[in-house]
Formats: sequence, structure tokens, C-alpha cells
Amino acid sequence: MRRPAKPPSVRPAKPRRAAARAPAARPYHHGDLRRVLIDAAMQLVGEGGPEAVSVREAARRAGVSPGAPFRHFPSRDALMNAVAEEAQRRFRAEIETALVDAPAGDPLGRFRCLGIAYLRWTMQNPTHFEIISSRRFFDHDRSAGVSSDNAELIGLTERTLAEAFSAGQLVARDLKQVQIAGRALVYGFARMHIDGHLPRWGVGEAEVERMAADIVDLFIAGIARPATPAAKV
Amino acid sequence: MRRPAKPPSVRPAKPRRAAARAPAARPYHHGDLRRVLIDAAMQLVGEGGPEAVSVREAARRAGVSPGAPFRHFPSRDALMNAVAEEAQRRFRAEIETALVDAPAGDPLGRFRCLGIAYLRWTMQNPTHFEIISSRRFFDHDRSAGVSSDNAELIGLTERTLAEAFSAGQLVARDLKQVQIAGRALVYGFARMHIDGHLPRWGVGEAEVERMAADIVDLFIAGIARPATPAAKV
DNA sequence: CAATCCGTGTAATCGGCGCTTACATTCACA
DNA sequence: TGTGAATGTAAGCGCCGATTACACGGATTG
Repeated sequence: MRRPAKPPSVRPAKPRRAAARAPAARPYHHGDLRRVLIDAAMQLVGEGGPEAVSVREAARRAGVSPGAPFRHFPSRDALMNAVAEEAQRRFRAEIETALVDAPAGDPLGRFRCLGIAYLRWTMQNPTHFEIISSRRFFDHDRSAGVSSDNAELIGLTERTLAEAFSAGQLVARDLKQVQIAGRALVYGFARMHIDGHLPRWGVGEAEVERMAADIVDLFIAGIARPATPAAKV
Repeated sequence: MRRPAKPPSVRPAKPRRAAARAPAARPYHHGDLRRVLIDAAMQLVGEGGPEAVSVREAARRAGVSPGAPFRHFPSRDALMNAVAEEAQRRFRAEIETALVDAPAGDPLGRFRCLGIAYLRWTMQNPTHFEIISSRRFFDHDRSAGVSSDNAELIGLTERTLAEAFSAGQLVARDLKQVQIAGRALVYGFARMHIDGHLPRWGVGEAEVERMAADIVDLFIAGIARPATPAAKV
């Protein structure tokens, strides 16, 4: 928690709205402090993980007094909520973008795309993923934005896998188990990365995305009905 | 971080060693403060998770002044290290105990036992597992005890799965992928539990251990060479 | 047995934190 | 033009981790 010496609060002087003919120095009213605080907190998350976010430091970076943020967020948790919503929004957008290139008529193929897009984003944004995945940093239940975006994504993967099931692409009997196992697999790999376990398993940073794709494929191979073989009774 | 009102520091008066004929009141020297601090911190972890541990609260529960713990631990992180070592020791002991009942000649069966024992402990001790699994709460690299215990466990599972591979029990080609996927699966399920994801996936607290066993079995079914079935070419 | 050293306790203090309160400034609207 | 609401500042509270100076007392040694 102890912070190293900091340059004395750069203060980028950002009069955004309501600055029509105002003088150059930041006016008394910031203009868009809420937004700037969220951005600063997002940056802090990127730099040092969720626990590196402090209200005071965000205020410092925004160039306002330590009490100012509390006009916009009733608590640090509320700020974290906003940060998590921002991260969740980006996460969802990226995954849905990746899905447009996915094969339309092949639910299992779409599931594969989902898993790989999920892992790609988490590998590239580990600390931001950490916020939205752990209950510690804010109150999920009280954050409608995160919950709804998250529920959308979960619903999407559930539906996709259910379609694969209905289409007879799976050998498994219990769809719910497959869904949870699939989720546990990708979530576990993402957390192994975040928590620094992968080096111990012989996966260097350069191979991470490749390995991510490989284990998604391995999982799919484990649940997919063998496609072409002449076997099967 | 704000703490609710506390009874004024119960002070259980524990003169352990060096208390032969001493008076009832705690002597000036505590006797075994290091041990008591670790126990208090373990309890705090159990009550409110790793971030609920504060040096001052541990000191309070041990009945000593706020500065006393720093005679035994140079920092909060060092205390967390000790707590993590304790947790890791218990974790390893439980898993190795579970393994004695495992089938001797069946590596894959032993692997199953490992996975289930792993998940059982994590389901029953989520906050303690959180400490030893996340790099956030202390410095893994500087904690020989945690590292070695952890390396032992990982080595054990790796060897077990490798034996299954050598014995021809697996269909997979790439052993390393299978090992990482297996780890990701159990770790992911454990973290889903810790992070409160399971309710959203329709897994109530009562069904958790059952579901844990189910997905371990599902994973094994996905990698195991079909044993008896009359099908298969 | 007495002197003393050092391990281990206390007391006081520092700066950082989240958060609150009282006050100041400015915007927006009647 | 006046006035209230919105939003900034200043100061302060208690908690935290950590450090320092000092006090106690068990063990070692002459």
C-alpha cells in the first residue's frame, strides 16, 4: 500500500464540457470528473492490479482534491463497480466481435471461437479480467451493468453449447456438466495465467495463446462425437 | 477495511513455554507469539478471506501491542507467507492422506482420487485455498515452504497422469496439454467456487462436491481410452 | 550470586488510506 | 438577476503498516 514518490500530480487540465471560452487553467468545476476518475482507475488496474486502485491516487491523477471523487462515487467499491462495468463492456464487445467470423451452421465451431476469444482477451488483459471475475473488488449483485453483460455472455455460451448438443455434436449425456466443465476449463486457464501458475507448468508467455487454443481443442475433442469415422457400432 | 466494534481484546492468557510456576497473568514475554499470530491470522482468513488479515487485528487477538508482531515478521506479507505455508501444509497432508486409499495399479483411478481430494479440500477451505493459489497475498518465490509443498503436489499429479499415459490409458497425443487442461479444470472449478460463480451456473452449495466429482469424471471420460465397450472399430 | 546482553515486549509516532463534514465556488434555471 | 443545486476544497476522523526509542526479563557468564 505504501506508495513511492510521485511527481506532483501532473494535472492535464482537461476542461471538456462547459469550457467554451473559459481560461486555460482547469476551471473550478472539472467538467467530466466521473469519466476521468474511471479512466484513471482503469489505468491503475492495468498497472498494478485491482488492489492498486486507491481513491486518492485516482483523484491525484485527475488533479482534484482527495474528497472530490466522493461526489461521484459513494465509496471505493462504487468506483470499482464502474471500472468493472467498463472492463466488462470491452470484454463483451471483443467476444461478440470475434463471433461474427465464426461458422454459422456449426455450433461447436462457434463454441470454439467463444472459448478462444475469451482466453485471448483474458491473456491480454489479465488485471482487468481479474476485476470482473472476482467478487472481492466490488459488489456484483449491485452492479447491474456487469451482471447483465456477464449474463449475456454466459447465456450466449450456454445457448451455443446447447445447440451443439441438440444438433448431436456431443457425446456427453449431461449438458449441464459439460457447460460447467467447459467454463471451469477456460476460467481455470485464465486464472492460472493471472495467478502466475503457467511458468511452473512450462508455459512461457510467448506460448500462452497457443496453449489456450490447444486446451480448448482438447476439451472439444473430449466432448465431441467423432465426426467422420466409420466406427461407432 | 473498516472494522466493526470489537470486544476489547479478550487476551486468552496463554503462557505456553517458560511459564512453569509463573503467575496467571501473561508474563511480559509472550512465550510463543509467532505461533499464536499465525493461528490468529489463519482464523482471520477463515472468517473474512485473505484481505481481512491485518497485523494489528492479529496482535489484538494475541493480546499484544500493535508493534509486537514486527518482532517476528518483518511485514504483513511475511505473516501471510507463514499463513500460506500452514495452509499449504494442511492441503498437502489431506491430499496425500486421500491418496492412500486410491487404487494402486490404476494410475487414472489415482488421478481421479487426486482431483476429487483437491476439490474437496478447496470446497471446504475456500479462503485458505485462495491464499496459496493467488500470488497477490504474499511472495511465492520467497516462501520455500509453500513452493516445495506445492511443487510436490504438482509433481505427484504430473507423475500420476504420466503413468496413465505410459500405461496406455489415455487417447490423447500430447501429455503436457492433458496435464495443463486437467489442472485448469480443477483449478477453474475451485476458483469458480471461491469467486462465487457457481450459483449463477445452477450449482447450489449442497451440490458442489457432487458436481466437482462429476466434472472430474467427465474430464477423465474425455481423455481415457474407451475400456470395455464393444464398439470402437 | 551478580552483572550484563539480547530477545522480545510497549509506547509513541509517521504517512497513507477511506470516508465525512463544513465551507467555497460556479452552473443552471426561474 | 437572484438563488439553489451541483460539485469542488480543506480539514479531520479512525484504521492501517511500519519504524523508533525505550522497558522488561530470561539466559549467559565471570
